Amino acid sequence: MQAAAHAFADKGFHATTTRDIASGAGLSPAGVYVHFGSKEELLFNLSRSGHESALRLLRGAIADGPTPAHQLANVMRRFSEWHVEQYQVARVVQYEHHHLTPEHHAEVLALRKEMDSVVRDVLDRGVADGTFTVDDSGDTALALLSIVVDVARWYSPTIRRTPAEIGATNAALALRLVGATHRA
Amino acid sequence: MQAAAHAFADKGFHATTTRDIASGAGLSPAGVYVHFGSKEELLFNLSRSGHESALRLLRGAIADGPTPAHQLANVMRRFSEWHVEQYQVARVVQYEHHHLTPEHHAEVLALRKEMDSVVRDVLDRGVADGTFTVDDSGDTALALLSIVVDVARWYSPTIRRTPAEIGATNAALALRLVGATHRA
DNA sequence: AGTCAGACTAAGCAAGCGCTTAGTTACCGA
DNA sequence: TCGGTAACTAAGCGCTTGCTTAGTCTGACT
Repeated sequence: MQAAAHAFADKGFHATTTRDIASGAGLSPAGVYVHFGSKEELLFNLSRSGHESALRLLRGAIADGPTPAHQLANVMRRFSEWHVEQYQVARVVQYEHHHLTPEHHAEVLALRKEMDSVVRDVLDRGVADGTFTVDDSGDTALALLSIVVDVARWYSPTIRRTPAEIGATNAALALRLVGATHRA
Repeated sequence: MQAAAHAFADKGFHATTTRDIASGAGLSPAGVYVHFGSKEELLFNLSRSGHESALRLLRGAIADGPTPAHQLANVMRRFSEWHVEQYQVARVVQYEHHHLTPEHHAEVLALRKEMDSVVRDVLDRGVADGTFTVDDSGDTALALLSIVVDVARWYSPTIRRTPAEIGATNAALALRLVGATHRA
C-alpha cells in the first residue's frame, strides 16, 4: 500500500502500472495479486483508510478545542500539517477518488461529506456565539477547505517550509477570514 | 482540441485514449494525427493556450482596477468565473500540466510563475498604500490562489451556483482575508 | 481538364497493460 | 516427519494502447 501511495501520488492512478507498484514493494508483478484483487481495490483501500484517518483527525481537532476559535485553529493547523506530512496519501485522497468504481466512490463521498460538515459546524457555532462573522458558512467552509486541500497540490518535499509553519499560517489565515484574528 | 479538453478534464490525461479524443471530434483514430504529432503535443497546446489566456485575464483584471482593492476583487471575481465557465480547460491547466514532457512543463511553469507574481504584486501594492493588512504576501497570495484554483476541483455543471455568484463570493472572501472588507 | 496539396480513413503493428495460471518455497502445528 | 497453508514467482494470455502506413477523396488553382 505504501508503494501504491507513492506511485499514485507521483503519477496518478492511470499512469501507474501494477508493475510499478510491485517493484516499489520489492515484489514480482504477480505478487501484488496475493494481497489485492485488482489495482482499483488497492486504490480503494488506500482512499478509504486515508479518508477515515482524515476524518478522525478533524474530529480530534474539534474535541481538543474549548471554543469555536480554538477548534477552527486546530482543524486548520492539524489538517494542513497532515496534508504536508502525509502528502502522498493526501494527494490520493483529494485527487484520485474519482477513479474508483461507482460503489467505492459513493462510500468515500459519504466520508467526504462528513468532513465538510465538521468544518461547517464549527463555523456555525462560532457565528452563533458571536466570535465569527461570515456571510455564508457553506461558502466559507469550502474556501477554508480549499486552502488546506490545495496544500496537497502545491507541496513538494523540496520546499523549505516546515509542516508546523504551514499549519500555523493556515490557522492564522482562517481566523482572519472569519473575523476572529484577535482571539484563538 | 475541444474534444481533448473535455476528455482530459473528465478522466485525466492518462485515462484518456486517442480513440476517445478522435471519436469526440467525429474523426477516425488516425484523424487526430493529421493535426497533432502526439497525444502529449495535444495536451501541451491545450495547456499553453489555457495558461496564456489565464495570464491575459489576470493582467486585464489588474489593468481595469483603479486601486489595489479593486484590482484584487477583479482578479478574484474574473479568475473564479473563468474557472467555472471554462472549467474543463481550467482542470487541464491546473491538474494535468505535470504530465507534460520536461521541456513543455518548464514552459508552462514559467507562465504559472508570472500568474503568481500578478497576485503577489497586487497584495504588496495594497500593503504599501495601507489598504491591506497581511502577515506574508507570498503565503496570502498562495491561499487566495488556492481558493480560486480549487474551484476547478469541486465545480460541476450540476451545481446550482452561477459563475457570477461564485466570483462575487470569492472576491468578498479575498477582501476580508486582506483586511479590506469595508472597501472594494 | 489536369494537378496537387491537404484532410481524412481502413487496417494494423509493436509494445505495454491488467491480470491469471501453474508451480515453488517457507513455515507451522500435530 | 509430514500435511497444509500462505506468500511468492516465471511465464504468459488476451486485450488495449499510441501511433503508422498506404491509400482515398475533396476542392482550389492553373
